[in-house]
Amino acid sequence: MSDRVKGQVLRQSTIFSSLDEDELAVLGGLAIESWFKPGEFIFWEGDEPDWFYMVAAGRIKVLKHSSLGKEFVIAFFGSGEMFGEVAVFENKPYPGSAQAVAETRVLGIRRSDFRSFLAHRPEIALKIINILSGRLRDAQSRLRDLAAERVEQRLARTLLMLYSKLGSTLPFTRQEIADMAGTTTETAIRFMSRLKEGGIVRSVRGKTIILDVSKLRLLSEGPPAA
Amino acid sequence: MSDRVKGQVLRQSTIFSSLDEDELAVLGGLAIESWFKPGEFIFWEGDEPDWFYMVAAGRIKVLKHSSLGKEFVIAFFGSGEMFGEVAVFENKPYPGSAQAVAETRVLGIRRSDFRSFLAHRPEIALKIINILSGRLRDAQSRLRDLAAERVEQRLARTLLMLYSKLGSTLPFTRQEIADMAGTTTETAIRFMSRLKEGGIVRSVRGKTIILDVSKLRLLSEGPPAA
DNA sequence: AAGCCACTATGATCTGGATCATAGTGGCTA
DNA sequence: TAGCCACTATGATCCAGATCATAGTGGCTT
Repeated sequence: MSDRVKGQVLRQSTIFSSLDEDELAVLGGLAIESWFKPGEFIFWEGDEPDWFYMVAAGRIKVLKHSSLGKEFVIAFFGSGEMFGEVAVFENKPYPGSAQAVAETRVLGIRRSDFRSFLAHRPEIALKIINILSGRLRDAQSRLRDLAAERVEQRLARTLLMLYSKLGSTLPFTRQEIADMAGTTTETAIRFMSRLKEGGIVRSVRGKTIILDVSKLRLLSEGPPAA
Repeated sequence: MSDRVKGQVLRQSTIFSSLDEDELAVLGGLAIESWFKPGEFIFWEGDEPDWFYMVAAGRIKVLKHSSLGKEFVIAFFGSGEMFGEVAVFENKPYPGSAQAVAETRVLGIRRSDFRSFLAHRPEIALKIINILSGRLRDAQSRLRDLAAERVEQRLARTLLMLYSKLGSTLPFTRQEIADMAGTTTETAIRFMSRLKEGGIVRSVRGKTIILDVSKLRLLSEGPPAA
């Protein structure tokens, strides 16, 4: 893959869309491409933060393990989204592991290269501040949800969040949805079954199609109109 | 309070420590000071993000309410720490409410002023990226904890986090600790009583003194060596 | 076309921690 | 100096959701 082509990939991201052709080519020149099969890890929690990553194609998840070994999914990222950035900016070990969930191509930029690139491109720094702010906002909402809302609402909100990001067809298994909502697979299945009965979603193996967003929104807000 | 004095206050913060006297005075000139008594709100969740804030003296907490009205504490902030920044950078309503927990003095800078100041001070932007990264990292750890660890460990970790930030004397009631750990006051009290029995903490009304950090660390990591 | 495995499904039981109740106590206000 | 209120304390009960168990099913591999 040429530097220019890598530049084009980078352009599709939120962060770098404002760069011109030449700058993109420079950045592309710093980027190294790699492929991962489903299940393979890009990095592990605790690794040294040598690389800043962006998904070029496919999908990855960032996860953390609990002391009992249970997996919790921080987030899924698709094309054009960066990950591993927290570690790079802080220069501390990655706080979570990144695992491909599909055939995935990622671009990696060395930490030092990326930081010096950033240093003389203030508008990129501002974009990054924006993205981090958004992620922090999300994380804080989820914190509140995990601490104070019941499973039903957490699941409903998880689906809504995915809906607003990906549209009505969600390529996730119940297990993955459960891991995002912080519950068990069984509970997620039971909940989804009820949604199906209520005509709120339709589903095929590994996929969920949202049919009625407004009903879902109701569920996410309060006790089910008891 | 003069602009220069306000500048001195700002200098004590992590973000602005690198600015020189004159720049600090400029920034000080943009800042407006206000006072809050314990319990008073600086802003409410949902308010327009007109101000960027920094604590000059005292302490505030940022909290969110659940759909049932329960309060969850996102974080406490003391002198030199910024808050409300997520809203300012994203230009979306504040995602949480900010409430003074002590007699508190804050400096506020108008959103537009702060953003234009930032635009031509890239090194400040990088500092902010650092702080946001740190907060995101914390939030993600807490997410994992809330989703997958039991209350005991969450409480132990909450105490450790406060310890690393504030030292061994923690000026919080059990209720406040419970709200941070995402549990109830009763559960926090029971847990703290056991810590007292074990000689791990000492406590007086509204305060907790940590005596044995390493035992606390053990508790935070696994089941209590059953 | 057999067999396997990941995914979906559903019932039965168990339990951590919330909830409810009641009370002691120290500091602050009137 | 009385009395109130926020905080600490502890016992009793309850329940949402985890855990355990068992099974059906569709797609992919060999």
